[in-house]
Amino acid sequence: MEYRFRDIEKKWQEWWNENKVYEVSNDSAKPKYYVLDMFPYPSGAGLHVGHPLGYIASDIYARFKRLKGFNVLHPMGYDSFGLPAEQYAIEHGIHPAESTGNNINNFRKQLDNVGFCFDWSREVRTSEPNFYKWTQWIFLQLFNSYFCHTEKKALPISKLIAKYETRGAMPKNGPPIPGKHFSATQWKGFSEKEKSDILMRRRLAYCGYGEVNWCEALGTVLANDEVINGVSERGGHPVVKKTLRQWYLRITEYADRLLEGLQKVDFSESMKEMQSNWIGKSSGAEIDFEIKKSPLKLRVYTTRPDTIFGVDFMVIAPELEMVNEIKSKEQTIAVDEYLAYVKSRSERERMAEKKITGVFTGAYAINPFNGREIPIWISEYVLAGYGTGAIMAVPCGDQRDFLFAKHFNIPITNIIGSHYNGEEANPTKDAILENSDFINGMVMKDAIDIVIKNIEEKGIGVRKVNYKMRDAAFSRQRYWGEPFPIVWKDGIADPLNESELPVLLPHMDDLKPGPDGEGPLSNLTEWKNYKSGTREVNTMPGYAGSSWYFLRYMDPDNDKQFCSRKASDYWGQVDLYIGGTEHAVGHLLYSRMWTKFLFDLGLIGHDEPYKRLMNQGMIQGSSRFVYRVHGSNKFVSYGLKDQYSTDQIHVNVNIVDGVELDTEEFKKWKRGEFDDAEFILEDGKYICGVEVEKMSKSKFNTVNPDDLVMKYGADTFRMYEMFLGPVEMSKPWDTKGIEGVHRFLKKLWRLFYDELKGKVWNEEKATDAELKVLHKTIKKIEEDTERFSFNTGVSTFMICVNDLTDLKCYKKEVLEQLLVLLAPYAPHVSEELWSVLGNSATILDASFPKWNDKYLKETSKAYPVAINGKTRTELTLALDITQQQVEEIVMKDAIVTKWLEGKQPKKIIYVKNKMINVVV
RNA sequence: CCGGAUGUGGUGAAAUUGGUAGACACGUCAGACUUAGGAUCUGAUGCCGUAAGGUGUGGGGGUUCGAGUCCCUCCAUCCGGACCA
Repeated sequence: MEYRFRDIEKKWQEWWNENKVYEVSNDSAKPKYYVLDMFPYPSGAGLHVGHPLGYIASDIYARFKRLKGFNVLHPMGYDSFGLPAEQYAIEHGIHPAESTGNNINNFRKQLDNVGFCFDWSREVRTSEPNFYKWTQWIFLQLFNSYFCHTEKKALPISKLIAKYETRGAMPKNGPPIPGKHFSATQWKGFSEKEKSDILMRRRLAYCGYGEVNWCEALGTVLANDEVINGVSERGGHPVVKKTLRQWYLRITEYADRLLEGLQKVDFSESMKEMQSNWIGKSSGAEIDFEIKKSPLKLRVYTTRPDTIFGVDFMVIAPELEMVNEIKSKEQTIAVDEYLAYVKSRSERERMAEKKITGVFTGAYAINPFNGREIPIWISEYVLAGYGTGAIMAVPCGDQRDFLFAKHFNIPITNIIGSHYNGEEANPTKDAILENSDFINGMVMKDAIDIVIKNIEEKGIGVRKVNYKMRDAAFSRQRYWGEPFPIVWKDGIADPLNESELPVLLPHMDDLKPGPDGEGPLSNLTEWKNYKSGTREVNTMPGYAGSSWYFLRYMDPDNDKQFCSRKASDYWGQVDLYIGGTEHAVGHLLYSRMWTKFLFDLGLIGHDEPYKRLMNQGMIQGSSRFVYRVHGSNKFVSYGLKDQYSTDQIHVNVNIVDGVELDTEEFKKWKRGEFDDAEFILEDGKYICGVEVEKMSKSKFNTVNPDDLVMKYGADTFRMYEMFLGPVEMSKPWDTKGIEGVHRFLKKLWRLFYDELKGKVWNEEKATDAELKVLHKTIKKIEEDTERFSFNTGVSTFMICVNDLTDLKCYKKEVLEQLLVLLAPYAPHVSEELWSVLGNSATILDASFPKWNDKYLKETSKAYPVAINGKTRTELTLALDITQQQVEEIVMKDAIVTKWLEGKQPKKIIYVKNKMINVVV
């Protein structure tokens, strides 16, 4: 009987399905464990071999934990709202709901092929009304909440209103600023619109005007993390700044807690680094400078107040309005010309070519400590959106300031003595200050605090923390997303009641944009007019649903709540989250914020969503090329291509064996085009060129898992993906080698059945040698699986099966336990053989065997001795030997005595690998 | 430029606290059984050398009886952020 993997896999997948073996209960005496994959966006391209890598890893771990006695939640779903489906609809005329549905069916079929243990009864789709009802509901909670700075948490907006009604909003000290501060009486006198505008300034989901990343080609705004080098992440279209009315999430209020939270989660260093860079916390001071002959003050932000005496000029961002008020008569023309120039430059140009540009305004700021007059310049290298949009330039300490000073011949003051060489700036904090008045002789880092205290006392500045992170743009001018549960009346955003949810996404056939950059929904007049107002016509961005989906899996059918407190208390944090690094600053930050917010409202009991995060590496494609001679249908082999003038053409990797092209298949490929191709061979072969690239259909380097599953079976495919190397590592795909894993499974099969003899497994008692092999394997597999070293895990199985084959061990006692170990890695074949051995219940509920030390101990063995690490001999020592016994045996040994030539050894080191080192 | 990660055979890679480097697999070579084999099995396989032996984890230096592993320094590759004051 041979290993008929196709029949076996089909049989067990059906059986598991019928018997609902993967359904998990929220009620169990077992401890819980939550294993989560980043749910996929169901694209039309289907899965390639890179996608299931993380899923297989999590599947193995989930099954392993189940065998270990945990109640394991391992769900899957689809992030089914988003831009590409809509783009596809516009280009091909297929409604997003339809194409998304098709894609999901296709994904599901492909996933099922691999034999995952997902509990599909808990599947979520972000585009389903019973899901997005709760996305809208959470949005309303965000809208109806504000961030309290004293309690450092979100509170209901009603508390803020109550505060305004009793105490107003007055400054802690100093006079109230009109437009910002008001008394309770004033509050009561405000119109509804005024009140609404004031509250909007504190809501966690708010509507405001702001510079947004506008992508003309996509017809929508993008969040900062969706823009890469001035072009859109999806599609690579140019992105420009544009002022629009937008919804935002006030994620900046959570900046500190998002940063602190990183300390208590198990993420990789680089992941934490990426997130904290994105948040970009810096601390320093804001300092006011008087402006000569002007009532205005110039406020700058600096992280280095200690360099205050090294300030040689000021630079303000061209966008700041004060530019026009401070420019001198003489400089007016120059300034206006410069402003026009800046306006003409796109964001992209500014990013791409970093020219040193700027102009003197003619105005001077006064150094508050020594009265020095400092020229004020404007330059595009200072960003209006960060800090105060103005800086104090210290050319001896900051390279950009230095280059600017050199370019415009501004004299440079040196405050750091020999640390500054005149060639480049030195940003050290360890120099001793010179030319610095009252802080002369101090170490720079100590001076920072002293200067801040000083300016605070003088009332000319404050200590200040800044973040690079901006509030997240939360609206899109698109169709295929969650509608907002908001109705506008007289300029006031009115939230809908819970009973009015979900706001269903109305069906539309024509998805052309509405007027004035609004989304397609704007064209639906009937839908838009609602309750004597108009609905918000933007939709939520792709990350809305994914910010909380992991909670919905816990309680997917609840129609009263997004997730009951009982369910979220039971499952708690995601114990293990697996996904790619590409979500480092988007999804991962947003979902962390939503979790903290829901925690603040007491709706869940934990404030970090993920306990441990694993990043799977990207599987790249290994592309193959053929070289066509110009103007002909001749193809020249790689080694000879330099003798001709050729075009490099991607060729389907599936018709190339290693680097050798199957020329007959090539002729058939792309019917018509290469039918009469001729080949110039080397050594009778056509050799292809090789390059590692991103896996993509257009490069013909994708490998479809379905083909491999068809050819070798799901178990082989699963194990091979793991065998490739560590899960976290990126690597190019190479199908060569899958045979080795397949051979292993066939070898395993032969421990049960022989092709000629039939059944070979028996119920004889296992010998110590056989048990030793088994227990070594149990121990190793447990360790490998626990520390996510699935590649060595696969190797461990191979070694075990090789050993058992050598021992001719066909004993049930041994094989049965081996199958349980193997079940997470190769579930189908394990299940089959498990039943062959006469077990009725599924192997899924077996329990992971325990290894016994007794079988791992060596009885006696020869151990090497090294003298001064040079020469070696072997001694036979018993196990559990004491240091003294070792020394005695070593000293009695003839060879050792001969080496020592009568000298006494300084020390005898007996180490754990049983090696003995004698030092003379 | 800054930050993070990674450098080990022809290839993918092991080596958990410093302890016989290269497990396991691919590939290659030789052999067995075969009408045949791109099936199966057995053996060999880091490099130099017929051999004894030497040498070897990106380069250089250090700590140690002992370093792939720890420290310093340089180089290369990959990823991320880059005018953030």
